[in-house]
Amino acid sequence: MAEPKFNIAVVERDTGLSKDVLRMWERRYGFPVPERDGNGERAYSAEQVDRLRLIKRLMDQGHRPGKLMALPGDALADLAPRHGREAVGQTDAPVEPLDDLIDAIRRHDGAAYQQGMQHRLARQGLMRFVLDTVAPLTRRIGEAWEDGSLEVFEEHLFTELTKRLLRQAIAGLPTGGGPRVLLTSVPEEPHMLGLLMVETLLALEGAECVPLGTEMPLLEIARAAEAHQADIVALSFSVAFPQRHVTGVLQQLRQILAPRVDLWVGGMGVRRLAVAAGVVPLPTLEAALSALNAWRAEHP
Amino acid sequence: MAEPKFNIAVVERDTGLSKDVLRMWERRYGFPVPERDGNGERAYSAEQVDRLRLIKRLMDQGHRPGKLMALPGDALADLAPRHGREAVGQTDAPVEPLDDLIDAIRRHDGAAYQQGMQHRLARQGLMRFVLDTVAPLTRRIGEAWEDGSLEVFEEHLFTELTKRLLRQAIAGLPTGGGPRVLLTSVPEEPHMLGLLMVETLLALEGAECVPLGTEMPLLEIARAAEAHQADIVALSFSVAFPQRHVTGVLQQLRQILAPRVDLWVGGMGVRRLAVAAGVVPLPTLEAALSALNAWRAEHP
DNA sequence: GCTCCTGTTTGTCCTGGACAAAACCGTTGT
DNA sequence: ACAACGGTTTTGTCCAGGACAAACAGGAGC
Repeated sequence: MAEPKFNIAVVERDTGLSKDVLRMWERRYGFPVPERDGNGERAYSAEQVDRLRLIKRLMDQGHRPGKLMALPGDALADLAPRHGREAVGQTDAPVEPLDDLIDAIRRHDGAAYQQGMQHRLARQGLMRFVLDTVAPLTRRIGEAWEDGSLEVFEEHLFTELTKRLLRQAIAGLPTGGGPRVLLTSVPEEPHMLGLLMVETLLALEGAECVPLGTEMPLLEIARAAEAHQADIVALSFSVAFPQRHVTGVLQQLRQILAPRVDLWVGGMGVRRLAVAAGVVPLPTLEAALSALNAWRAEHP
Repeated sequence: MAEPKFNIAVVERDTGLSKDVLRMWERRYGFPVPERDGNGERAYSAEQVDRLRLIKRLMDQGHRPGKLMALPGDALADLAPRHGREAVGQTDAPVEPLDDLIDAIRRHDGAAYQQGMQHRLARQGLMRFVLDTVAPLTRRIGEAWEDGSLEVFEEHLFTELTKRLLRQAIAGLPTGGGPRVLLTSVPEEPHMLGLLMVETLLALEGAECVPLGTEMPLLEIARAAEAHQADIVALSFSVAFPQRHVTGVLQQLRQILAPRVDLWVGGMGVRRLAVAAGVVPLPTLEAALSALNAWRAEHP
């Protein structure tokens, strides 16, 4: 049986590398050079797709394609950074408090993960749970993802289960009267966890949150802010969002958004962002709480 | 101040029309013809983007681009189908049971919507709630979306709030031992509601559901099925998913998936699908329950 | 009515060229 | 030593125009 082949559109979807980039790499670096099907169209092998995904991951960590392509076959895997386990104890038991949760994910044991999280939530209370468990855990998962020690579907399972937990927690909160905050993300940014964490904190502090899900076209964000009479629009950018696009997107949104509406921007994707005019950066979750207090001080 | 302009990449993101299509339409039909910026690159106006979104919507309903482009400026809006309110009563009160919920969404009153849904859930029980409230409501929202009477952000709000409700309901269920079902969708298919409805029903019947979120690369779906020892992989395709791609995707997935794993496929996007070998179609939610029973009969 | 066939429509892929923005790097000045 | 600066290389994205297969529409024949 012939091996399965993937055409360029499928590879674009599965790797996140645009058709233009795939063709350009082939032209420039000589990789990947796919076979051609009967119509002369590119037909990538599963192996090539896997390698492209690895390259994409390394690039997201700052490596440059020109260097990566020059490397021989198996040298790539060694480039992944090594985060975890700085100090490995003498015991097999979890040395760090979050390890039990990560282990549950690695074992694909959703039930154990949920149970562990529920336990923590009950013990810590919602605010500390978000700040001390969900946020660091998300970071750890992100690191594991970066160094390739976590499969895509393991990360998906983590994300899905964690989203459920947070949404459930939010549902139990009373809806206050503070500023009305519209939470969403821009197209091409599907990550929801950061938004949910912020929403939890803001809702806990009595703000009125309007969750609009992810990937709202910019024009729609402006319309929604109008329709909901929002005081604040809060966006989240993950590390995966191409840095070079953030500024442009924000400028454009600021331009079409009513001036009276605050624009808050957080997430790992904007950590070291040159602050544009009229945009409030939220480098950490705590900053969101400060920003809320500041807003309230200015709007008595 | 100059009007905001959008480059071709932004338009692709916001409309879902590929760069190739945008350029081809310009070549063939003479619309849209954007201005050019200083570098000779296309710069679309907000007006053009809106019109493109309208055209995209009409095409998803079966209209053909050649015809649409030939129409003059404002004739397009009249093409939208008119679903709702076949028999308008003499009263202003909701004539159909679901109207109060839809009205709440239209008023952007999330709290009222959630309250109404909770009420129904309590009264109907989870299974009937899914079958008699969530499913028809989703359909009604879809129709409103098609005929353009619902804004994008209104649909997003509905989706987000409904997802929360269902996830909350699922969380309360005991996790049974029946077949292990892996629920997800393929890349380019971000819609989650259908999956959640199926998951609710299957979980109610005691199946062990593994929710992996949306947009899993095909190779990863196969890996996840392996790692989780899944008996069944269930996919969902919305109407928005291009029909002509469904068959190819399913063939490819079937090819890389272990033969012992069932492949179930549901959603509005596969309503009239020529059934491929080794793929179980689920044209309705009820069919999912039947399929579960059939599976159990075959695996004593 | 139905099926089969043919011409048209439509989306996607191809090549190869151009260029701007970002990243890098060596130099100079403090 | 280090910071600022300017030139060079790298990299992604855009463009034009050509080709073609798959989907569709519509008519001829049964």
